Amino acid sequence: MARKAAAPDGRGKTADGAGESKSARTRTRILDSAAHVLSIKGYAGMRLSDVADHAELQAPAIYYYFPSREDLIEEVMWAGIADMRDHLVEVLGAASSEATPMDKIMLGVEAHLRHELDISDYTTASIRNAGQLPEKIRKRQVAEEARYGELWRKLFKEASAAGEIRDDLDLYIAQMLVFGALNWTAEWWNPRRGSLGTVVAMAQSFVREGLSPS
Amino acid sequence: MARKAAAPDGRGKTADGAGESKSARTRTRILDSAAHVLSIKGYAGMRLSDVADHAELQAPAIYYYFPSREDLIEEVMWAGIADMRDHLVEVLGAASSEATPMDKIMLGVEAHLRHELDISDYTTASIRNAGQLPEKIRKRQVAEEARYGELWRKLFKEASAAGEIRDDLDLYIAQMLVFGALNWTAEWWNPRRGSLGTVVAMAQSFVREGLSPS
DNA sequence: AAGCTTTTTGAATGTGGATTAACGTAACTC
DNA sequence: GAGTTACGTTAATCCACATTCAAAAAGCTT
Repeated sequence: MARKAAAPDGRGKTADGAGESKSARTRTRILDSAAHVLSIKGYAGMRLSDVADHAELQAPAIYYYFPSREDLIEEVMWAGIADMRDHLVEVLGAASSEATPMDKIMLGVEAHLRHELDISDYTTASIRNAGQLPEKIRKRQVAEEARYGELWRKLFKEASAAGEIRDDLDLYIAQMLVFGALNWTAEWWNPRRGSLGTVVAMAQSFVREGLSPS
Repeated sequence: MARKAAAPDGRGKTADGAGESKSARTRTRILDSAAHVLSIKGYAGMRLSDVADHAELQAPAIYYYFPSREDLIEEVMWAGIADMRDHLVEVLGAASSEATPMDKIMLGVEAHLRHELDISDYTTASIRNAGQLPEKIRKRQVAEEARYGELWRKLFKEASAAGEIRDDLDLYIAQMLVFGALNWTAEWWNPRRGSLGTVVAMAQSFVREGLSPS
């Protein structure tokens, strides 16, 4: 639910020797709360008072850490995808050197799903609100999305070159269809109705082979 | 972009002999506009004034046709899926009697995509806002979604029984993954960057066979 | 064209919610 | 422990809407 490291930003001068300055922790708490509310209520529906409640402080206190509601939202949306990308990079970096491109895509599917469903409200917020942001906020979001997409595009290209993706598929469209299948899980998956592992396995299988028996 | 027939409702007493009473047409215009704005701005972001602008009238006029903003939204959200379902029923009804269950699923994929991308802002509105509705509105929406899902579940069951879907796939999860791939297209597809026909073909191919060459 | 109903409007009304201002209190420094 | 800075709080302020109201237009009907 929470991010790992918050951007130091500039607040909280106190050079924290050990863990995290209290200030930084509060900032993170606000960010986490915003992500949570955003993922449920959507961009326009997010009330600063909801965020404040969830973060256990008063709404005006938010202004001590963020210049405006928009800035807060922008950071959430941006962090959502950035974290996702970091996660994927990490997973791919740890992959065995004998992994084929398709193996890597499967790892990507797992990384994407686990991050989306297990780790982060941020990602859910990013995904759900992708469509309805005002221009200003959208920009950075789009840029970050592009970086993430780029990573995948590379995976797809390699897989295609290795003959592990059918030639008749348009790579861009195929990639977007995969993203759709993955992103949509946030809308229907319920931890109580089935394990995350199962969903991951099914998604991998589906992405690779579709519905038909080979 | 527009629906075919508006619910007669009660307004517009004039027993229209020929086409459509003017009243009914205005009502539809408002509904269409609401769907449009809703699909872009989201539930909480939809301003009655935006709807009014788009429908070329003043905001208060909306109240002549709908008791409240919420009622208007509810009707849009409901109609989105209902129309989709009607469309699918129609397509399946017209299918050749020798169509296998998998053929029918392919028809469903096409129907879903064409309706979503070509015909209706309603569907986009329903899809995009599915997650962020308040309880009241949600209910009817969920019910309608269930009816639509039911139709698909039947298709999947038949296909599975006919051995056209791999046994190792959980049917519910598989269905949701397919929905995801299809629903998400509204987020990325751009008519100017590729034909609808191509997307349909790719989606069918992907759903059936996944990425891997058989 | 007077008298009815349907439709639309422009000017209130009222409220929710972001943002700001002014004021504490804790915490750290010397 | 006086002074300074960091962090929050409560009480305004201010504006953007949804909704209501009273009255004007448009349309019919005879």
